[in-house]
Amino acid sequence: MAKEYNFSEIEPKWQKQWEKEHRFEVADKVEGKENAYILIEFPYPSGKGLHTGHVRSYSAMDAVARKKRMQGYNVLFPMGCDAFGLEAERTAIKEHKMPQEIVARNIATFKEQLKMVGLSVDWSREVNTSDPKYYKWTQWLFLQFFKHGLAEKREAVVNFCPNCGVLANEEVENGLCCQCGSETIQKPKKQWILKMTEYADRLDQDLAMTKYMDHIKTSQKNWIGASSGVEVDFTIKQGGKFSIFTTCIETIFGITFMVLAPEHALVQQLKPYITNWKEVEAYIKKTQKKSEFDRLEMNKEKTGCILQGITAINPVNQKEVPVYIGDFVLASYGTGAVMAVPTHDQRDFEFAKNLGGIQFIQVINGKDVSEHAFEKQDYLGKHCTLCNSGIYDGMTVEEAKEAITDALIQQGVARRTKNFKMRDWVFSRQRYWGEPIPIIHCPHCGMVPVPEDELPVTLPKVESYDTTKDGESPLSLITDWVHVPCPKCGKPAKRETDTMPGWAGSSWYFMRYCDPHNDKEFANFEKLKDWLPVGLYNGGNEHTTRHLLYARFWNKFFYDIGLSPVSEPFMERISQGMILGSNGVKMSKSLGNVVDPRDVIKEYGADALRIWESFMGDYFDTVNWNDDGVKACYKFLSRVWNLQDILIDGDTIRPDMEYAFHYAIYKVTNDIDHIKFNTAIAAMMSLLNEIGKKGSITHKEYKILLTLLNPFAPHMTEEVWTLCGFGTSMKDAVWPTFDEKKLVKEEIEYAIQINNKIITRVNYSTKLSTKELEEKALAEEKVKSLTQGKQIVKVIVIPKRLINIIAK
RNA sequence: GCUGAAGUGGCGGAAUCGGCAGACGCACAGGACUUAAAAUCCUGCGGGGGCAACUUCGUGCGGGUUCAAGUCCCGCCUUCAGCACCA
Repeated sequence: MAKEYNFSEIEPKWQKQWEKEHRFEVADKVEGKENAYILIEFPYPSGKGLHTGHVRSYSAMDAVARKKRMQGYNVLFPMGCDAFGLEAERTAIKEHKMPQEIVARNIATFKEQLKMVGLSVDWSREVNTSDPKYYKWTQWLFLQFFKHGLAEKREAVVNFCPNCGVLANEEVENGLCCQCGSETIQKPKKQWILKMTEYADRLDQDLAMTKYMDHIKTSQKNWIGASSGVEVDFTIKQGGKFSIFTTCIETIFGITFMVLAPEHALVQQLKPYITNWKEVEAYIKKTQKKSEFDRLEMNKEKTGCILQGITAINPVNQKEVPVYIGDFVLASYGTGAVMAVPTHDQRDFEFAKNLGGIQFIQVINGKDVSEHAFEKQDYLGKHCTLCNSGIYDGMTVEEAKEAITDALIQQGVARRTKNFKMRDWVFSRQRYWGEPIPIIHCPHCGMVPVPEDELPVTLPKVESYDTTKDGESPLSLITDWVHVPCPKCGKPAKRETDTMPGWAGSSWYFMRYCDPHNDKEFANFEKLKDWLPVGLYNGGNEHTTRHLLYARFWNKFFYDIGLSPVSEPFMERISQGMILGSNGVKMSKSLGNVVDPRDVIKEYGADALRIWESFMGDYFDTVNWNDDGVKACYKFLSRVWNLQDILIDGDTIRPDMEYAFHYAIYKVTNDIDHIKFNTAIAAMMSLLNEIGKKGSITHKEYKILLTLLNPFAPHMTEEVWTLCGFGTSMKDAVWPTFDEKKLVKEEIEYAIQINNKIITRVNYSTKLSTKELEEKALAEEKVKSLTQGKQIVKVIVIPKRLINIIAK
């Protein structure tokens, strides 16, 4: 009898062994091997530590990495920590500690947990975004944006609390500050902006080069939100001009009013001409209290305020129309103004009905517009024609679109443009725990970048780093840090005190992994060429829009200035489903439903946990945690372990086991490639059942099973491997291949149906043709008796599955 | 509201192209072993009806296409995620 399967002894032993022999440390180039870069989003080291949800994706990608290595690839599978951000700062404030301490503590916990799982991570490449050696390069990269004119300071809107200053969206609940309960307002403030919109078109187009999962591509496309249309200039009769963007220029004769964002600069300029200023001012004040989310909510009541005394002139027919302000128009989005056609846009329709006194002019035939607008999704492509549109009457919508655009361009008041929903990236935070933005403000020289040899600009150690009342960064209070000589002219100047958002460090970490210890460059170009693009990038669904877009944007810019060898950094992108608590809600400390992997590992072992998390459901689906299955997976592993007792000599697969083994190899290989870990495990369980029936296993067969299982249960398989004398470790184990010929069965069971009802099941040779199958089926006794006296109308033969006979 | 995803036995889930719904596992029930229990092994296991052979219903709901629908089309319902200062 083999000794008992004792995971608590085996697992730490192999983890130490791997570390000792640097098993998973990878060279940039290995003769005769192809490189493969498998990336999993690094964790944000919150105080909660890792939960079983992290283990799901880490062990899954670990399985992919381990299999690839056995298939002969040189695999980079790195890990690190995304350590800057609000949560660490808030925890630190609460506990009266420095964020540095909190982060160090959390990272220690994370690493302990990760190591217990037995991941094949190359720890020599670990990165930490809050390490000055790392953020030196985040700052350097920011300066590249600055030097190329892609970073600038510009007015943006922030959440502002009179007591606590600038707040994150997360810190505002129902318009109230979550710390002191005061009412917050939306306040304009100068912020650093990265001009991501300049890359919008390419970020959209180049998705075609990637192999992201369809829904991820769609999310990216929708987030970027490209739409082609026309930008048209409107003149205000009382003086001034503004532009609007529209995708429905064909409705321009239907304009009966215009709407400006309440913050639109023009509103203040027109003040002398506005006769109801008090009302207008009150509306602007009210808007300031609303968050962007509330303002854009579609089913809310549409509100607005007319600018009395102001009219805009429609360039197409010189008609004067009233001008309103409305909170659903955002100054920061598009041109900050819209044309309104209540007959052909439902939002305009509701606005007009709600405010009253607005004219409705239908300009496209085809549907009554007294109850509901006749919108583009209903009239486009349906040969609808124009009316009430002067010389364009009778043209189809599609013809009119072009004709009106051309005419307006001719007049010099319009341009064909592409508009994007995507906005520029507000890149500064008035917080302590982030990378200081490496800029010095000099009264003589303006904004001067910190010279490269002075990077990193490190965070000063301070007493207090809480938000400030005036809304400035806590760093602004540290006068001896703020005051520096200007690097250009040497006269007194001041440091920028804003820091970068948490997203900054994670926008390029995948590049740093390629060359993590370089103190001369952010990463060596040749090394980036060795590894990029990332072959497979896995992360949470919550990052499919923003983080993914930010990282693609950074890389694309770096590509343009010769820092990155690829224009798209990630070839394939997948997102795992979440693991919820056993009660079906997100794991959170406050709900007490967080499952610490350490507890499960202590009871059943890391291998059993890894198997269970792979087996518990489709990798992309959300599942509720339950530990019933861990025990079953432990049992499965024990059964594989106990095969040692029925091990027999033989370096071949026995003929009657060939189908079972080749099918398992095919299934597991294919399923791992297609991220179907649950069915891969099921296939191995089935194979084990077959072996159980057989009652013995040869050396060769056992080696195959252990190799297939190794990506999921690396500790146990390696232990058995050495116990059986197959080698001193699985370091040189090679992934098995299957033989297509062995997957073909001699005979296959066919279901025979008459009029869709199964009559009988018969085994037929797989060599038979469709015609022969049809003949055989019709010759079956049961078929003959049941079709007697009936006419056979049709016979449908589905190879390897069924034969359906239609008889009347 | 907008965008993306999901809904299949008591439970987790499986089902390349539309082709025998429920693989694999959990739980449960019965049996073997045992003084007994645990462990292990074997058998059964969607609902209704029937002693049985068998029959009928069944993949969130309502329609449709098809010889054939969990899968395709149209219309709903429910749940989850994201919505730009949480990362």
